[in-house]
Amino acid sequence: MPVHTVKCASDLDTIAPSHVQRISISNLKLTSDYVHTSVKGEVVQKGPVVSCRQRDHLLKAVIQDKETQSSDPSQHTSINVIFFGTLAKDFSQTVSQGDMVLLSGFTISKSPTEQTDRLHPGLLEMSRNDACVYVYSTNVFVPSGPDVVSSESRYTYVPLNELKPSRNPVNIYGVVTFFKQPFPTKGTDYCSTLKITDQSNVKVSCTIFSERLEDHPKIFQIGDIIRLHRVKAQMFNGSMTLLTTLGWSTVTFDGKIDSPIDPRTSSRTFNFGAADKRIVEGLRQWAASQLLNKEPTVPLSSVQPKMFFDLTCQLLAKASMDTRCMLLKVWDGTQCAHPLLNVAVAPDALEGKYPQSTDQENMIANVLVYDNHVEGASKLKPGMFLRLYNLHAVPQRAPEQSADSASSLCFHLHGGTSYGKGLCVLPSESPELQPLKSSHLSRLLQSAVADEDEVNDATLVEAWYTPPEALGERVNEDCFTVRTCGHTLQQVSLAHVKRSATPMVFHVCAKVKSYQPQNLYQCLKLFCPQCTALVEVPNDEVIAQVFQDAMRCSQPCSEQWAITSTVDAISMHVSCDMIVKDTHTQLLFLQGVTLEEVCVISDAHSNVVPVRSDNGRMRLLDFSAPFLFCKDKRYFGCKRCSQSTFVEPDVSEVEIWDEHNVAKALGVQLMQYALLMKFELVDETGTLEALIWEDAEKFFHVTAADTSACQDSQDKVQTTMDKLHPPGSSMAEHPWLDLCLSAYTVEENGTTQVCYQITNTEAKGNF
DNA sequence: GTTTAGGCTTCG
Repeated sequence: MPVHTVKCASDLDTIAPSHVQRISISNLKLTSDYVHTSVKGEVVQKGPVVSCRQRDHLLKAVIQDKETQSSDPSQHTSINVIFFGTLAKDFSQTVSQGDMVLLSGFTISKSPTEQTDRLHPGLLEMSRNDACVYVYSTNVFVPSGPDVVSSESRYTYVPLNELKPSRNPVNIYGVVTFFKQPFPTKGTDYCSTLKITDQSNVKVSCTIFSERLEDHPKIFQIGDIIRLHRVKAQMFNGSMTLLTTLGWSTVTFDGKIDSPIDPRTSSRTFNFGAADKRIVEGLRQWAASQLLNKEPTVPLSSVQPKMFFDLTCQLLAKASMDTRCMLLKVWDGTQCAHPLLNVAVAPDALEGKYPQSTDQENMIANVLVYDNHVEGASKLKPGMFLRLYNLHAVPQRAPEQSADSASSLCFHLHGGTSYGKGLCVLPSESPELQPLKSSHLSRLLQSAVADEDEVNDATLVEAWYTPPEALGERVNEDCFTVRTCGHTLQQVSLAHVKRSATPMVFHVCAKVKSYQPQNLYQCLKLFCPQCTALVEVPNDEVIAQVFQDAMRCSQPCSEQWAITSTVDAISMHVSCDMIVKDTHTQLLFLQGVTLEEVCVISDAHSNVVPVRSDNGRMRLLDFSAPFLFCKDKRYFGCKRCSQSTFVEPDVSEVEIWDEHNVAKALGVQLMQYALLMKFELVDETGTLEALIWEDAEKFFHVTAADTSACQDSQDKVQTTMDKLHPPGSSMAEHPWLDLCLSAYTVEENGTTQVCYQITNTEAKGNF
């Protein structure tokens, strides 16, 4: 075997025979003879094995010396390598992109691609009999085909080379090599046409029909990864084709190796587990080695006359020219090297604004969108981020320009769908927009510094980062909640929320997967606004015991401020001052009562304060019991913040007694009732635990105090929860919720924790 | 009920 695997990275430094000398890639010279020489580097590109007439098989790779740091661009640390014959096949099977290799037994020749790839001027050829590869694999996972059957997944994925024409639906994964945006058919549906491939290198066409545009795969560029469930394979014109069947579904992913695995789908219920993650990672690695996803869009600065290209841009303004043509004014933050045509439109015909200053010269492209693309373009709103596929850069003159003047570039999106012509909206958090956003921002800042015209440019920067509300919103009539905040935020995924910094407010659309506490009475808490203590509401057993303990001392209490009357073992005290003001029936102090008795008495009286005797002096009960009973409500005092000794109640200036002035008169810190619940939220990108706390009353349309006593309020909370999380139902039946989510950090015991709270959100429904 | 499309520029 000419390819040897080593177990440890340092083995590469010692494994070669002692007569072999190592040289760094940058020191390789075209003129030298490297008989007993080795080079070490990381495999940064790996091509497929290809057949060629003269040499049987060959494989091209690029290795890079990452140990030699050099800021000198003339120091080439990456070099092309070609492996021949069985070495090519062995290398293909054993080595992955990212692995470290040590090569010996090579010859060097002039690289034919030096001008285009700017790599080392030399090319290493691994064809001699003594050619030898040592490899240390750095990959943590084993790249595998999509034929992964896992116990955690209900789905089996068929490699594309194993597809057989059949009526039975299959599931597949693939890398997109060609796609068209969905277009209307002569039938009832829209159609997406794509071509995909996988590690088997077989290319398969896919035809996707759906009358709902949002159900079509969200493919933005070649190299994206697609999963299809329940599609059937059939032969057409001698090639394998996949066709959607009843119950089909799709999920797509960005194909870049390091981008987050963020499933794109309109499906409300879909499976995505660790096995899927591995398949996507495997396909990303493989696609990178095949250079499948190296097809970036062209910035305005690189556009040449007459070329066809894809443009990633932001829509500034649009205008309808006629029924078959729409004008889009767009930019991408770069400046075109050629003059750009400005199509003049009456200001009132234009939707959206765009900067007119000379700073933006040749930064705003005019795109004429024709025929079948007008439908899609008419749904666009200024501020949206777009990708326009297969634009044609047409040199032309404005009507007022004379025939001998230089022509300007206008971009045409011609009618039809050939070559993938079309347009789509990119989500504003799309990783594909990052380079464009940063280039745009830096450009605007530069011009701001140069002209001191900051106001305008700052506004533009803000506009750039604030896409319109309409963008990417899930239109959902069935949503069970409504946001009441005034934020104009774009809806984001839970994965996006988890990736973002705090503090921050987000709008999300998610379902409740589970919630705590399951027993709703447990979500009622007591909260002290003074010391922020949060405690459980004591149960009746605990409270009854406090009353029992208080009755142990039956000695009557005598206080100068009170008049006492006693029936059996129960003493009733009222304030003398209140008798004078004739308000004494509003506040009774009861001694020697059980919990049951105080409940019966307080039913007929507004404020009843249970007291006990402590060697003839009146005392409040332990704060584990309510200090006040009022009709059906019970009020608690904070153990920490209330005065421990009982003083004469200050009854002056109170006409109508409620829990607040009773607490104040007694030196008690009133505890507030509060609702606290934890929702496990879920969307297509993952789960997130969020509290419902500060805005819980608003959310459930109840007051927490009512919930402590009133059955109607308790039922309201229960009914709401049963709608958000129908008992015994599948996730598919759980409603989507529009939520405003606050992310913040909490420091506890020296550790910082990120917390999420549902705020500014109300459950819908007729209460 | 299961059609439609089945890549392949370039009029404006």
